[in-house]
Formats: sequence, C-alpha cells, structure tokens
Amino acid sequence: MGTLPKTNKLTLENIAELAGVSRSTASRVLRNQGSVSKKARTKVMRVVEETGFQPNAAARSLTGHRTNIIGVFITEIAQAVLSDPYFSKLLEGVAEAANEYDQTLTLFLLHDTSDINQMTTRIIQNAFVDGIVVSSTAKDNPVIPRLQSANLPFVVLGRIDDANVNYVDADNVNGAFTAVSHLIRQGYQRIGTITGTMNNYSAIDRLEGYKNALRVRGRAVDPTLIAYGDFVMDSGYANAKKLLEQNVDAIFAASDSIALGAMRAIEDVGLRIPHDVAIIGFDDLQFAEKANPPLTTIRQPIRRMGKLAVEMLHDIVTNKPLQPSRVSVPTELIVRASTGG
Amino acid sequence: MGTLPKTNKLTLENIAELAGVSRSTASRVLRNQGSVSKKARTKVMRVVEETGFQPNAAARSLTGHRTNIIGVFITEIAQAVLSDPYFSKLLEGVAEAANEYDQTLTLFLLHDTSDINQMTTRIIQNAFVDGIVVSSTAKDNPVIPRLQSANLPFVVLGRIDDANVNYVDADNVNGAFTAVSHLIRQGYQRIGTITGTMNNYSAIDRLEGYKNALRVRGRAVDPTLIAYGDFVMDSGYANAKKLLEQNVDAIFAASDSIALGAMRAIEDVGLRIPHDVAIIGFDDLQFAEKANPPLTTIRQPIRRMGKLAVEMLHDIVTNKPLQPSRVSVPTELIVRASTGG
DNA sequence: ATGAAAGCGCTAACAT
DNA sequence: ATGTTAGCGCTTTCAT
Repeated sequence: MGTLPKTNKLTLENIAELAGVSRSTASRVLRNQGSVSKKARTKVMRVVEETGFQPNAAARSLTGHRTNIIGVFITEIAQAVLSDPYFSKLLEGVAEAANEYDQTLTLFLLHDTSDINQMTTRIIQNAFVDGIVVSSTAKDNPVIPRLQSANLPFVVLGRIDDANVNYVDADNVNGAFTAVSHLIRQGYQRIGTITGTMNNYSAIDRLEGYKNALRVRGRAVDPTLIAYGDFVMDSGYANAKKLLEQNVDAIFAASDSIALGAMRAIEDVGLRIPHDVAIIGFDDLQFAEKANPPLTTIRQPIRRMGKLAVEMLHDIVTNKPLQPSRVSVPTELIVRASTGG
Repeated sequence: MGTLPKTNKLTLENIAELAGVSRSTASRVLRNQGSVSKKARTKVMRVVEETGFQPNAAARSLTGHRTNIIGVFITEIAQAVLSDPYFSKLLEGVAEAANEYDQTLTLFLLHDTSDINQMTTRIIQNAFVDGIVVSSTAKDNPVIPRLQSANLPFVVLGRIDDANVNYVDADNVNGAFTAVSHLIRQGYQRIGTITGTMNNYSAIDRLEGYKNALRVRGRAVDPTLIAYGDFVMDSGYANAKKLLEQNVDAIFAASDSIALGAMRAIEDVGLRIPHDVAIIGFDDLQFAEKANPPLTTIRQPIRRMGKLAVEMLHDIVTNKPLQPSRVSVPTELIVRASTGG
C-alpha cells in the first residue's frame, strides 16, 4: 500500500502508485468511465478516500474537458445587487444545486456598467467554467449574443426573445393576471398599477398580465391608472400618490418594494388599507408577511428557479440536448389582509 | 500583422504570432516581467487589445503560479445565509475588491453541516484559488487549521484566537461598549441585554462590551438582566419578554434582528419605546432606519470589511508579508429615536 | 532582449 | 483490462 506523501500536492500519479496501477487506470476510476477491473477500482477508490484526493481542476480544464466549475453572471448593475433578496435567493438556489452536482461556483458581479464587456470577455476567454447561468431581466442584454457566438453553454434566468436560448423565468404574465383577478373578485373597481422599470421583461410582463386580467373581465384599460415607475420603494411612494389622486380603490404593485412605498403613501394621506385602498405586491419578500397590514402578494419560487437553471445547465454541459429548454415557472397567490377579507 | 483567427480559442501562441514575436516574449509582456524591448511590448500590447485576449486560467494555474482566482468560503451553515444582509454586504465588498484587483471570485457556500470537510478538501486539493477569504465567527472553526496546514493563503472575516492568522473583524467589544454607554448617558438605570449565540465571537465580544460599559461606570453586572439568545428575531421577542419581567428600562440587543423582535414584544405588553423602555441594536440593517420608532444601533462597515479582507489576501498572495495582519475595524453609533431624545 | 524547450497534472487516443 | 504516450496553454529555466 505504501505511505502517503505528507505534502499537500497529491497528484493522480501518486494515487496510481499507491494503488499499484497506472495513471490511466486511476483516471478511469475517478471518472467512472472505460473498463476497469473490480479489483483495480476498489484499490483506487480506497486510496482516494484515504487521501481525500481531488483532481486538479486546472489540469482537467487544460485537456479540454469539464472543470466542474460553473459561473453565475449577474448582469444587472447595482452597487447593492445582493442586498436585493431576489438575487440572494437566486444565488442560494444556484449554490445549492451546484453543491448537489458537485460543481464549484464562480460568481461574476458587476460594479460598473463599463465592466460588462470586459467581464464577458474574461468569462469566455479564461475558459475555466463549463457553463454559466446568466441573470438577465433587461431587454437587449449585450452579454447573450456574445455568449452565443463564443459557444459557451449558458442558461438565462429571465426570459429572452430568442428561440435558441435556454431560460428559466417566472411566469410573470400569469402572476400579474392572478393578482389583478383577485382584486376584481374582491370587488374593487378602480384598479391602478405601478410598474417596474419598463426596459425590463418582468415589468413588461407584469403590466401585460394586469391588462389581460382587466380585459378578460370586460373592463377597459384606463391609461391614467397606469403609473410607470421602477422597482424600488421610493418609486412606489411617489407613484401611489399619483394614483390616489385618480381615486383608485386598489393598486397592483409590480414588486413588494413598490407596494411598501405605496402603503406608506396611502397611510400618509390618511387612508386605510384595505378599507379605502387595497394593495397587492409581487415577490413575497420577507417583510410582506410582517407588514401592517400583511401584504397580499405573488410569490415567485426564486430559489427553485436558481436550482432549475443549474440543473438545465448541467444537462446541457453533459448531454447537449438538441432542443433549447424554455421553462416558465408558475407563481403563487399569497392572500393576506391588504386586499380585504 | 496577419489576420485574427475567428475562433474563440485565442492562445498566447496566436498572440505571439500576430505580434511577430515568440511565445515567451508575449508571456513576458503580459505579466509585465522580465526584459522586453519597447518595440516588442508595444506590438504585443496592441494585439492583445485588439483581440481582447485573456490568458487561459487553467494553463496558468498548472505552471504553479497565480490563477487570479480567489475564493470566499462562508462557513456559517444556514439554508438562507445570503438572505442575511450581513453576508450579502460582505460578499458585495469582496466582489468589489476582487473586481478592482482583476480577480475572479469563487463562492463556497454550505448547505449542510456535513459538507464542511468535503468542501474544505475540495478547495485545498482542487488548487485553483490563489487564496481564500473565510467568513468565520464561530469558535473552533475546523476549517482554519486545515487551511493552515495546507499552506493556502487565507484571511478570516471574524476574529480568531491564533496569533498566526490574518483576520479582519469589527470591533465588537468597543461597539457594544459604545452602545451601552449611550444608554447610560441617556439616564437609563436597569439596562438588560439579549445576547447572540454564545459559541460565536461576535456574541461573546458584544456581551463583553456590555459588561465593560457597566463596570466603567461603577455599576454591577446583574446576571438576571442578561438573556442568552441567538441572533434572530424570534429569540429577541422571547427574551425581551423575560427581561421586561425584570423591569428593565433599556435593552441592548446584540443584533438588529433581535432588536426588532424585542420591539414587537415591548409593544405587545403595551409599553412605549423609548418612553418606557429604550432599545438599541447592532448592525444597522436597512430596516433599522425605517422601524417605528427608528432604531438606534451600531453600524458595522461590513462591506468595507469584505474589501479589506480581499486587499489583505492580495498582499499575502503577492508579497507574503512576514507578520500576520489583524485588523479590528471601528464601528459607529447611529443615534435614532429608540433611545430617547 | 529573445527564443527553444521542458514540464505543470491531467485526459484520451493508441497500443498491447 | 491496462499501460504508454502525446499534448492541452501556459511559465520558466537555459541558451544565445
């Protein structure tokens, strides 16, 4: 059996020697590929376990094969992306799946708009990720075409208008549809909406769902009841004030953050929720449940979406399916007090 | 000058050929090392810029040198670590510094206690990170000694009782001291505290600071006014109820989450903040400012700590300083309404 | 100042 | 079923 070298630099060569086989045989055992005798397999496995050997990722990569490293590329730019629960949950889901598949996770986070091209180049050229999960809700994300022409396997988190790309998205249209339908069922008449940033698919799709719900019930879409904002709380506050001037009795907010701002605005003008004005959000952030009154909202299975994306990527990296997968994950209506009894 | 190969696989060989020099010279230019004529340097640089060439990380790694990849290892186990603003801010700081130093970031996130050893082995053996930032607030973290014996450069985020390790920590003792001193100055008499999880240095140090502040003012430390909890909101709620039974008129909470729970408890028993009971937190999470009343708290420069850790790691990786650095970052008292006028 | 050549640890033909 | 060997893209002696 021999003795273990007490250095940290354990190589496949060492393992092979300790197991009394050739490097190739050891390699075959590790990759569970090719024909190896049971005896050889057992010996090698034993040595691997005793030593805790892990093959050198760089060497693996260099032979042109899998590194077992996948990347996550957050292309949305912000100084505080991760403080947004959306991204932290996404990342948790991604990390969880990465662990399950024994993949190492590399994180690409931007801090400046100007970095995006350089970062993309690095990801592609450095060539040490097997594939990449790209978080992208913006229309016309410049990263996607580059990834395509580089031939690097990738899955988008957020939908894309290109039939050839793989993506996982929340079903925003139906989520919004459900939200607004709920308000209608509750008897509200003048239902306004505060949108997210409109260069963003989530915002676009949620507005679409809002309109659909009204139309299906034979109601007109009143443009004065649509306030175009962005996804943050301050925007919710300001735009809610505008909608209140239009005498809305219910507001569909395109995000919980918007909803929170809107709730403040409603309180500030002395109206009660849901008695005078009902409100429904989107996301089901942690505070939604703890708001006063608790906020009715649409829950996205963000974490699961992150997992799904990695699973899809893994399939692509290992099997290269012929058809691109495009998954729309259903959302869930969470009814709380802010939309009445 | 030649034409650019339109493949994605640009190698140093190609660059050299395009620039009309040898691979070695091109390499020297890229690493800004060794003697190269101005002319050769210019030519190579031009080709590099035109092509957007990035050296293959795996090949670099394989020659035994830097990969420009650093890791972050979050050793605290939780299903939802990243949802904790502490970690997301930390990660943002780390990512920002990594970008500045042109380092790629690899994220090691646990989902299960049992994974920790396997993950550590992977980090060490895989050998593709130049160094690693380890988030560790627990006492006796098993990862540290392994990293030491593996000779992998690392910096701990959180303090460690080992004179040989590099760390960046918030000055929790002084932070707590400042918090409690503030309560004393405001005239509060029976000041209780709710601690964090006591197998954790932050919790230990904050309790220490609490005791110090009382002693310095010649006050006795009353053990019935110390409620041992953990860092979450529910614990804050339950332990605040206990302290209220002891007729405290002020509470120092070891975290803002605890403080939030405590505020709920105070309201629930019909007392007013700060009139009947004052409360001060620790962390300055986003909601602290927006709480009702706004929460006085101790701000930790978490993001900056993350940056600092990467900077330290970078120094170690590039220069190997002889002395370990141990940095304690000062905290800041943020006075708001929850501790009175 | 520059080029030629060896070698990092692995995988994948190609023998046997 | 197993071993031998070439090479992945770089860095680094060692020549020149």
